[in-house]
Amino acid sequence: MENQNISDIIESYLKQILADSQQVEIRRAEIANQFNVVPSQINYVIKTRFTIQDGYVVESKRGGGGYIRIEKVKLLDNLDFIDSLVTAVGDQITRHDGLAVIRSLFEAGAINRRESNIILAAIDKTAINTGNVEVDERLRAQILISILNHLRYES
Amino acid sequence: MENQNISDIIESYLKQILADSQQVEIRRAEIANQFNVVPSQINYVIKTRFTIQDGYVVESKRGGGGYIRIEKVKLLDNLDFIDSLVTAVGDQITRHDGLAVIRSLFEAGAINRRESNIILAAIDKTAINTGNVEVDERLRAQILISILNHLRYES
DNA sequence: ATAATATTAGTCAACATTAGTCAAGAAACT
DNA sequence: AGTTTCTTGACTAATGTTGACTAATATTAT
Repeated sequence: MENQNISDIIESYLKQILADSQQVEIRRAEIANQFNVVPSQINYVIKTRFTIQDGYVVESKRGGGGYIRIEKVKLLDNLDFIDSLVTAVGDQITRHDGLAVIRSLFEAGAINRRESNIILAAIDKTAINTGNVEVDERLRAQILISILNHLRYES
Repeated sequence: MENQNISDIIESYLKQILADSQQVEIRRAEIANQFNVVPSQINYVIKTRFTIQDGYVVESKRGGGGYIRIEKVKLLDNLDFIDSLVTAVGDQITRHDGLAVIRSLFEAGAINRRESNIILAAIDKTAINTGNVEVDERLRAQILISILNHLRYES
C-alpha cells in the first residue's frame, strides 16, 4: 500500500471509472501526461491488467481523434461462459492469466471463494514448477481446462 | 533467549508487528538493511519461521513497488489429519492413491462433493498426462500437497 | 484525387528495480 | 566428530519504466 508502483495506480484509476460505467475511453497521451509517464506505459498497463482473462476487451484507433477504449465484457451473459474461458486459457497459460480466469469464474458466481482457493492451489507455483516455464504453462492450461469441463456438468 | 541469532531477532521483529495486525508488508532490501544482513536472509527467516504449519501465508511481488507480505491465517482443527495425508502423498502418487486421498478428505468432512470433483479434475488423466508416468506422479503429488496445505486454514 | 504532413497509438528492446534460489562455508549444537 | 542451523553472496527470475522507432488514420495542400 505504501509504495505502489505507477502501473498499479493507473490500473486503479481506470478500474475506478469502470466501476461506475461499462467502458472507459482515453487518449493515451493525455493519461500518460496526467500520471507523468511515457505513453507506452499505458500500453503496458493495459496489456498486463486489462486482458480478456480479466474480462476486458480493448479497442483503439490511431490518428487524429484517436483513442483507447476499454470495455468490460459480461462473460456471464454469454451462454457458453465456460467455453469462452476454455478459449481464453488456450493450450498454455501464465499463472497471472490463470488467476484471472479463476477470478472470472468467481465473479460470475460459478464457484465460491473456497473453490477458488482450491483451484488456485492446484495451479500455484508450489504445485506447478517443473523448471521449464513453457511446460508449466501447458500443465496449468490442462488442469484449468479439466476443471472447467467438470464445472460445465456440475453447475 | 540468551544467545539469539539474527534470524531469531528478525523473526521476533516481524511477529511483534503481527501481534497487533493481521499482516505485515515489507520491502526485503529495507529489512535486510535495517538488520544488516544480506537480502536472502529474509527469505531464510520466512522459509523457516513463517510456514503454513505455523499459520502464516506469504505472498510477494518483484519489480518496482515489490513487496513481501506475511499474513496470519486461522488454522483449522484438522491439522494432524492433513499432515498424515501430506505424508501419505509423499513426493509422488498414482491416480488411484490420489483418489483415495480425496476420498479420505471427503469422508472426514474436510471437503464436500463438489470440491472433491474439482480436485479430482485437477489430478485426472485429462489434466496430468505428460507421457511420463513418473513425472505425472510427481506433479500429482505436488498439486495435492498444495491443495492440502490450503485446506489447513480458513479462507 | 493524390500527396504531403500532422496526429494519434503500437511494438520492442534496453534498462531499472525489486524478490527467489541455491550452494558453499561458518557457527552452534548434539 | 558429526549434524543441523545460520549466514553469505553469486546468479536467476519477475515486474516495471523508458524511449526510439513503426504503423495507422486524419487533415491539409496541390
